[in-house]
Amino acid sequence: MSEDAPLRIGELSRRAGVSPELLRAWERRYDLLQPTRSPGGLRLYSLDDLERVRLMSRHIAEGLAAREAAALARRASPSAEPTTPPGRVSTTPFDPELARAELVRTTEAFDEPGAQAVLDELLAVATLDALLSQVVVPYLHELGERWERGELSVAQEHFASNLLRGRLLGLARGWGNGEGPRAILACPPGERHDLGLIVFGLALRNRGWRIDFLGSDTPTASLVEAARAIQPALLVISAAAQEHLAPLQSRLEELARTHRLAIAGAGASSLDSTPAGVLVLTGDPVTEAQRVSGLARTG
Amino acid sequence: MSEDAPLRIGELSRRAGVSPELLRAWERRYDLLQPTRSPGGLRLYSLDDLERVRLMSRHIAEGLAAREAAALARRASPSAEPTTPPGRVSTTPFDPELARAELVRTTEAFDEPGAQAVLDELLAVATLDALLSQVVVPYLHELGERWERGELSVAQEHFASNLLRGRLLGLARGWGNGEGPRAILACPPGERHDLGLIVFGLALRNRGWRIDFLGSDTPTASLVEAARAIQPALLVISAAAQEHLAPLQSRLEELARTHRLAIAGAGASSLDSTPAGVLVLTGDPVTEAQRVSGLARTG
DNA sequence: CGCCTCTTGTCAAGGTGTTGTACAGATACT
DNA sequence: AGTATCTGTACAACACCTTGACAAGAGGCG
Repeated sequence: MSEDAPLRIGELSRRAGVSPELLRAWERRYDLLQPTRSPGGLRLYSLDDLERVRLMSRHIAEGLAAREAAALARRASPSAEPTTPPGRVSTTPFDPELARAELVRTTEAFDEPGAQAVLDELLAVATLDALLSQVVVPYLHELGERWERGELSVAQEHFASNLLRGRLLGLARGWGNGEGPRAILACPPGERHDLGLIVFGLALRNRGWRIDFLGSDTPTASLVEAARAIQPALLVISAAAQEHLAPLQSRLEELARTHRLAIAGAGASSLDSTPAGVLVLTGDPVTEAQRVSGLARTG
Repeated sequence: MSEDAPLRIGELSRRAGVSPELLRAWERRYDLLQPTRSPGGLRLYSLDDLERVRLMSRHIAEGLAAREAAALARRASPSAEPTTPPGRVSTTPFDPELARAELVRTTEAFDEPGAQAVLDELLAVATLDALLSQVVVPYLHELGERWERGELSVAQEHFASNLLRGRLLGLARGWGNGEGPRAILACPPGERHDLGLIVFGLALRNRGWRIDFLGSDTPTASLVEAARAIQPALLVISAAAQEHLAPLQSRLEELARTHRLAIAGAGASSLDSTPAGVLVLTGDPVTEAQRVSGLARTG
């Protein structure tokens, strides 16, 4: 996932939410980026550069000073490190499978500090998309599988969910902010698995959207009301279990007449019939966020 | 494991709840910290330094003289610590009623950035205890009242809950860490109001406890299992509705024979009969955390 | 008790470091 | 032509630095 379409500074600025002046300042002061140049001298950025800028922004939002944030963000992508002292030890490479295994191990043992440490390290080193799609989503799958095989108690599942929910909602801070299209996210009545929906929200946020999160167990009437108040570009309803969505078919078709509507989650893919006019998101949250974002741009 | 994220003095101050002046004084007088310096001469602290400052604060809160506290804190490097902010960090006046009103206004309007900004300001100005007891708890009450009067839609309530839950769980990061007595926190089956329980957990954590949070809708069997695995000093079960607790009476009495057990929340205070040997926490979460913490110390 | 000293948290003044933003004049791209 | 971007410089707001001082409380001592 490296060089596809080189971005000029304006496009990078829009996608990352950082002004062009500031991007140049970060390059000059901290060597955060080393864009190639067009024949005429314009900066050309890669998608990796975009991720690095986002990582830097995140570190700043967490309270680090710009210089320190840049040092961390620079370290993240091994591709172009300006001054790499050869004897350095630290710099853990990003190993998603190891991270996931560590996460499973610590949460099973009710080891909150351990799990948080794993997440800390991941956040320092990985981009948000990578973290979500390569660690969090597989982790949730593994959790679900072990749960079905009876290898996990309710207590362990609760502990892990609450821990992860806390971290993800922490990353979600400010996701209602900005200028992009708005999306309302909710689970249908009775459905309480909202982690996948949060991941989807984060991925969508990362593509410039604004998120209004209603979360689990939202009555359809309330959803309609919120949609009227907010007038979102997209409504997403997510369910892990098919039986939470099935009773809503007619209401969903009705909703789809006035709003762009999507249903998501395992419950959406196992539905017998898809309500007319409703987008069905069956893939993993990050991929689907990518797709939805593209659709909205062209549509 | 020791993630290196160099903090400047302001950030260290915010995270530790100790003013920058005092941090410099402690360095000068007791050599508590030996921060590296940036090229420009700014102090750069590590996360270990943060732990050391917290440890020092804790020793002072326990009555030690600053010099003794420093000597102890200097010696110990790993583990440690609750957060006991001894003073304010800023000079902006703290107006809890205004803050609560702002919070109500912004969350009702689905204004996520606005609400987050209010919380940001509060966190910069108030101690955790003050924030919880003077803003969050009254806010939750107001939410409940408006809800009963039908002035709030489910969507608004969900939106507000999710936003607040995210922030509180963010503050909860690392609450399983350290050396203090452990408490398991859970809601009984069917009960999904966990915000009060999170507040209680934060207040207890602020008094040196370690928290294991299972959250809403936890089957009693799982609770028992977790209690066996963790061997906590206290088990807390919280419910907003009395009918979620009532069916458990006999199981609770049984649990109380092997563990110190407390029930909390509005549902606990409206129970017809209190199970034998069970502590009943009917006051606000912060006050009750104070009480429980004292009990455990003397008992 | 009054007086003194030590401790400890806080504050102020005057200077430096850091960082986001702005502008001007020139050049590149479409 | 018109927009986007380039380089270089400047600047204002804020965070931080050092030095020095001060006030409230604890405790010793005549």
